[in-house]
Amino acid sequence: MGVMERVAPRRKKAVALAPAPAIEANRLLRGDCIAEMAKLPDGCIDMIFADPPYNLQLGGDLFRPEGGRVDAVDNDWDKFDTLSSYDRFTKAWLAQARRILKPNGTIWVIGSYHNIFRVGAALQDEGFWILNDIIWRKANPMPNFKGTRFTNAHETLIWASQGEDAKYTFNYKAMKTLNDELQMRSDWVLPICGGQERLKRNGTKAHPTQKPESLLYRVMLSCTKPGDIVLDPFFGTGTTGAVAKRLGRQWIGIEREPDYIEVAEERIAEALPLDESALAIMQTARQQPKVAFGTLVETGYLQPGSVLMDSKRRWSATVRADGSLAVGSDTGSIHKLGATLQGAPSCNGWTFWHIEKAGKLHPIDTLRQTYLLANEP
Amino acid sequence: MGVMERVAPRRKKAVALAPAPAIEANRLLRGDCIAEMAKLPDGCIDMIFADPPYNLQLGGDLFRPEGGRVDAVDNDWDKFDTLSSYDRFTKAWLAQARRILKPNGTIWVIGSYHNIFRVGAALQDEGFWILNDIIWRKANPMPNFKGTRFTNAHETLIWASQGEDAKYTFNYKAMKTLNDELQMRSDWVLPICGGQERLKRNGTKAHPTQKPESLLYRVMLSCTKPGDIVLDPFFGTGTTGAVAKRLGRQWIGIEREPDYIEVAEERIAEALPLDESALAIMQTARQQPKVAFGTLVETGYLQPGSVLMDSKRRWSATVRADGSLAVGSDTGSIHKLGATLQGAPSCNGWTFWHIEKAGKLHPIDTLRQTYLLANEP
DNA sequence: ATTCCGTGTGAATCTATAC
DNA sequence: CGTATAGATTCACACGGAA
Repeated sequence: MGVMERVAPRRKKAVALAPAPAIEANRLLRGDCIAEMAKLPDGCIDMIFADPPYNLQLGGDLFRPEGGRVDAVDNDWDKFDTLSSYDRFTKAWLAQARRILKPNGTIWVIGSYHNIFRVGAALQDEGFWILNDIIWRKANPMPNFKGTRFTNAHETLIWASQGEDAKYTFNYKAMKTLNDELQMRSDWVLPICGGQERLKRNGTKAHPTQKPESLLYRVMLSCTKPGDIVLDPFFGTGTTGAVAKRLGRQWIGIEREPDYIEVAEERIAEALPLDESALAIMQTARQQPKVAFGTLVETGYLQPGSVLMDSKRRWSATVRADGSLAVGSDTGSIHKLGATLQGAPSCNGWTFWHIEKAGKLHPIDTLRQTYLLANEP
Repeated sequence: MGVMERVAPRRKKAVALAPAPAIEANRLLRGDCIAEMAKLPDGCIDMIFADPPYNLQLGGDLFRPEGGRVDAVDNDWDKFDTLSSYDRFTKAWLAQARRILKPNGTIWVIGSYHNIFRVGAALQDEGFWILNDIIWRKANPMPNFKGTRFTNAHETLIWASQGEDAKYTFNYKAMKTLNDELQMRSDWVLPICGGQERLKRNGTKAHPTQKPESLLYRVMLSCTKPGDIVLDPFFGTGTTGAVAKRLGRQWIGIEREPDYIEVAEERIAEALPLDESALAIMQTARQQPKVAFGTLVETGYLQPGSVLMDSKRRWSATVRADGSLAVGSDTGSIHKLGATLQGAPSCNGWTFWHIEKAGKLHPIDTLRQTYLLANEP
């Protein structure tokens, strides 16, 4: 359907970076989120986490099978006249968010089917570039008491950069480590916020939609660095601030309900930062000091003249003193030569080439790991 | 934020039903989906399943680490000039879909983050009432080869009625039975379409985005009755038709690509109404829940900074914020670090590492068991 | 017959840096 | 701006042939 002209493949462009203005962080701004964001300078925030009103449009009371009444969200701040008025509100706060976010910063927004499609479309309309949609699969959702629909067992988060060419932070290795050495997927199973973690005031929940700290923990660990400034324009009871403090990030919260503010300030004051050794995370390979193949030769982990082979022993290459390889008259880097021999456009030489030990072939990547363990802080 | 006037709780109104016009079903309409839908009378369809183009906006070629090229969707039918042109297309086919759908009929649309937010907003704008968003969690998604984002491991389906007061069909008990007597949730784990089920032409896949029959099976079983008419305006290779025939539903498909039409017609001709052996294939094995070590850290079952030891107290490791461990300058996952320290090729960190409680060492696997007991549905 | 291993592949917005 | 080069990167499952 709807055939259009072919779109030419896009190329990455570097984003020109002006120095980010210094702002005061680790504080709670009291007031309307749009007005308060408007007071902040351009490009001063590294990451925004936003949990806006969902515009739930619930009907009357809902009762459980055993008779209890469901304590639903019925706050004024979640009420909008029409879809259009919700859209105008969304567009207004997203425009401010985009302005104060650094060029290479990213934004997260969480929502449910009531609002997330409108938020996602608005993000794209504003020029944000969606990086992932993330499904928070609730381990323990509320059942559908009436048996009228599927149990609504998840919420959706959208993660977006300022544009297609932005150089956003993604702590790939940290996420992989967190997930037992498998790539972190777009679906996250986490329990809802309850028990000790759920904040109470006078015996009832302090906020109707408090998010679990585990969710913010994963979000923040994935796309920020220690010291980064995280802004939450719908601060509520301050989950974002508490996790930021714990993880050694700076935070700014915006909230206008005095009840929530009071709870948030107490909570963050009590939050304990992790110490440095606990905070250290697996650095991404890109941030790691790169180990050149030649370094392994220089430092004696591999002798010039050693013979490397691919896993099927189709090709044998000789290691030369400068860290290049030779196969017959072909020479080049471990990557380049592997690609050339296979006729492939690219090749990861670290896993392509092997060295023989006791009759068995081991990828040379294991040498690099050994080197890193011995030589990295 | 954005307080608006209170909205009065809405009450359910019965929808007045005119007799549905009789139409000819179990046939494939050749042509553009909007033009073909326009030829159908008002209110003649019980359920619509739509798998529209996703408007992927892919860049250049993508290569796998070992050198192979990813066979991506590059068909003309997925190309649109701008977001606006995609929106116009979406609005046009949704308007027709709404007209031909019975007042108590429902519509399903599937998509990814590239298009689903625009589709969802358009559905709401047209007056459809969203009943659920459903997450298809792929058991076996394609990895993110470059390590630049979270693995895109799901697609989203939206299920909607004609309006808030429509009396739609939901086979609650059938869904509960299908899910081992637990309410069916909004997240479905199903494998992608491959193996014998994946249709081929001349040795290559007949359609780049063939959906698994298990997905259509669950959709159709949940919200249609035997004999209902199901329409698929983006028929492709006819998964919807094949499953409808199997489940004793009537179907109408719209497709304009002759190659897809040919494959679909063959396939549906061969499809057999459901028998027990076919049912067995449809049943998806429930997956063993996996818990990553990092989840225990995120959820507070284990604090960053805690000390773990092997059973003989030869090594002590510190837990870090991302779920990795540190012993002196060595760091890694519970498995990797256990292996490195012992000089072994592999190690089960769950049984290797222990935590001390009241002077006694307990394997961290017991923490995992505790977590599972508390958080599994 | 059963297990093991190698290979292929799936709706994917998939690099960074120097010159 | 564009081009060239160095360097980094994958999970689950199906299938077929070998052991």
